[in-house]
Amino acid sequence: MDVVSPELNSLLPDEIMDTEAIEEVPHSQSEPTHDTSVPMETDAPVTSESLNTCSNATPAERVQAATAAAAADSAPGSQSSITISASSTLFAIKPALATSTATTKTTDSLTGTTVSTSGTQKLATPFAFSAANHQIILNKVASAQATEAAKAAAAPAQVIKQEGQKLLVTTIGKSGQPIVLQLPHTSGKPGVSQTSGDAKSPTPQFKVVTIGGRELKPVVGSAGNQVTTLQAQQLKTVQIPKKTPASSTAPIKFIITKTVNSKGLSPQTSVTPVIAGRVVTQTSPVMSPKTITLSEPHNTTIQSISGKKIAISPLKTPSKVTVVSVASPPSNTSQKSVALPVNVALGQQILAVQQSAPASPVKVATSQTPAQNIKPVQSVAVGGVGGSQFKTIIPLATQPNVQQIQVPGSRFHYVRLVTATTASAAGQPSAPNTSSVATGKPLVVNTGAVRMSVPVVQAQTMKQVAPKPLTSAPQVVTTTQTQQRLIMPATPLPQIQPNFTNLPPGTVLTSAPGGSNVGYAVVPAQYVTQLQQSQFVTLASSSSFPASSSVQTQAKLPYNGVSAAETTSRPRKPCNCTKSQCLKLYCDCFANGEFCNNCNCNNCFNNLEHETERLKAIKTCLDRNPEAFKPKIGKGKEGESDRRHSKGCNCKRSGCLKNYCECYEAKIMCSSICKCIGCKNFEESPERKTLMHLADAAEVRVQQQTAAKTKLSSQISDLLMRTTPIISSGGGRLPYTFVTKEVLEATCECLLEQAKRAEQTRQPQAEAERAILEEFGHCLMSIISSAGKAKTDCASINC
DNA sequence: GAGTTTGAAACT
DNA sequence: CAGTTTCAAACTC
Repeated sequence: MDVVSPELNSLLPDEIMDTEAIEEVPHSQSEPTHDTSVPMETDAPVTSESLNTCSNATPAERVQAATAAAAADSAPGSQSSITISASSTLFAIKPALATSTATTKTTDSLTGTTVSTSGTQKLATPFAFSAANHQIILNKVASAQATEAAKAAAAPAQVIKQEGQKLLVTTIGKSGQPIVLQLPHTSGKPGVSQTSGDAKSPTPQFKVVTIGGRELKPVVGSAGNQVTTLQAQQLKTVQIPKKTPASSTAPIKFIITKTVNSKGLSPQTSVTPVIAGRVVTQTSPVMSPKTITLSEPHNTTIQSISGKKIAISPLKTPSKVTVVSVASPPSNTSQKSVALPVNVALGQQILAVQQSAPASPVKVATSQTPAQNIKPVQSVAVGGVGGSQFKTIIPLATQPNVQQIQVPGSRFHYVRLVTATTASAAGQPSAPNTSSVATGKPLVVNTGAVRMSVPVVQAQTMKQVAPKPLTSAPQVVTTTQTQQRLIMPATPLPQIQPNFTNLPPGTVLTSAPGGSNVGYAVVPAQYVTQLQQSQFVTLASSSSFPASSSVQTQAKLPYNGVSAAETTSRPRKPCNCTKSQCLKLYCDCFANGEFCNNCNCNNCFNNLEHETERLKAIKTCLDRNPEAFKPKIGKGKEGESDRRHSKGCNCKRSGCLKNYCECYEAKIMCSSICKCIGCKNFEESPERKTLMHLADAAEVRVQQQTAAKTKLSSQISDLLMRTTPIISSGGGRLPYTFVTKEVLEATCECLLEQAKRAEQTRQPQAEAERAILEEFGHCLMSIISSAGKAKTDCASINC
């Protein structure tokens, strides 16, 4: 799903990649039938991906998935053992030139690239790479012949030994360098770039390395000795176009090409294939669940809607994962690609990559076996670095009335609302919510939506994805076009033609009320979330959708018993702008590419009603600073902290130890690019340590207090629940109503009397306390006895 | 809650 | 690019 052009990809800070999910979706109006098939950029439902996938898979696949799940259960550790076997048709590699049609036939000799996860399994067979037939055979177990054939076809048989190997994935950058997926030997093979992460993590790791526009920077993936597949709760499809190794001396490589989208919003894309690439990096210094999702661009064909993303989540593994997805080289290159669907689950998450390169001369498209039946998968790239923020991820891939639009060259994703009549839920009975992201957090599956919470990197662009009602939900079936247009009161872009390449993060294009596909209103993705939430509420309540005014207020509406605020992924603070009209970067909402919502601002123009002004402001900001809407916290240089301020701070008086400092606020230390004076925000700073300790202690206290309050509240509520009705029901509980004021007073008097008595007799304090407690016990017994007697009497008279 | 401080953004 | 002003958040009382 996430697609970013390599150019843009190279410009974006790595941190951005961690949190953004961008999807490239054809914008062509000539494809109305694709409305339902265009996957949303949003995250897939959390429910284990394997479940969703298996629901549509053949029994054999189900069994396999179940087996894998069982294996995963047996090895719940963070060690990610990956076993690649070709015993099933789940992964089918097919010779290229295959279109994105899902009905691609799977060649027997090629099939079987199945990745199954098992914590205890090991690769039994080597990985075979055949350039001749464009096949990649991973650990062929069942079809040994295919492996042999592949070896025979490819002069130097690409055999990857499993144990102790690291999986490296390199990508093609602007320079056209190939993307290479390597499984180097532990000893290190030529061409394999080893990073510091290797030294830190002695165990073999899954790595994805970027080559090209950016410096080669391999990143450590899951810290498992073995590659495990299906270990997790998710299952995804990976389509990896294969390319012959650029160098014979190079180690075993997988060359991954990206899908070339021949259609796009901008005219130039129709001429020049859109090279979409995206880098998703994530570091997980803490043992928190993290998810990285990498989406791929997709064609306009049906197959393009299939899950095209990579979700890597080294849950609870102190590992570093970087997923790099790079566009395919220009069409004039002779690169051969192989589409390889691979289901890989790391930890509790699944890696799903689906790629295709139609423009490549020699291409192998992923064969979507009917049994596989991978449904559209939506992904959200999230990164987490100890952040406590959570993100609600709702699958929108099958959202019947929302299309995602990929604007070439833009790192933002857009959503085009389409009429529900063209894509009703009924028309997609088999459109499950395929999860692309797994999380250690429990899933909350409501009747109509799937929610998932994922820790997200702090201060990064976070996309808010509206909960997508399950297609099976009855209330979703009926959505009228009229409602849609009411939802989106945006006016067609007037004087300003939005620069799609410079829209703020999360900006979404929504269809104008004109009904046709002409004209879009630029709406933050979060706004779409609000809209969808509103829609959901409306549908659930079986009431007609309110007027456009609801757009501003519907976020407050609860649905499914959960307030919209709770469902909002990003706990953004409301702004208080008074003079900027929320159209300058002073405004955090505007700076984050979001509409003001529930803010305290005055004369706010950061809303749909002032879309024109907003666009002007966006353009102005971008003219001033093309990176104005990019996250400020990016990835540091090699060897430095993974996160650092892109510009550095300029603090003079705060010592960089107050939230005035953007570095400190982002919980990162100042770096060499900071121009601060008297900085105390560095590693060894005692002041910083003290503050951190205090902050930690305060946080613990807050958590404890919150827990205590929650417990108390729960107890009170439980007590209230046990009251009067119990009497009539003849339950075993005693009515608290017997603890009246008089009873309390009497009890207190008894206790006081006991205290006085102890004092008069000059008893030791301990003895006095004991006596008082005993008296209290007597009082309680009396109360209970009286209450029980009263209840019996009440029951006897049937009161 | 009002006033002050602070530093980024905006402006010159 | 540097200096100044504006602005809103952070902070203090």
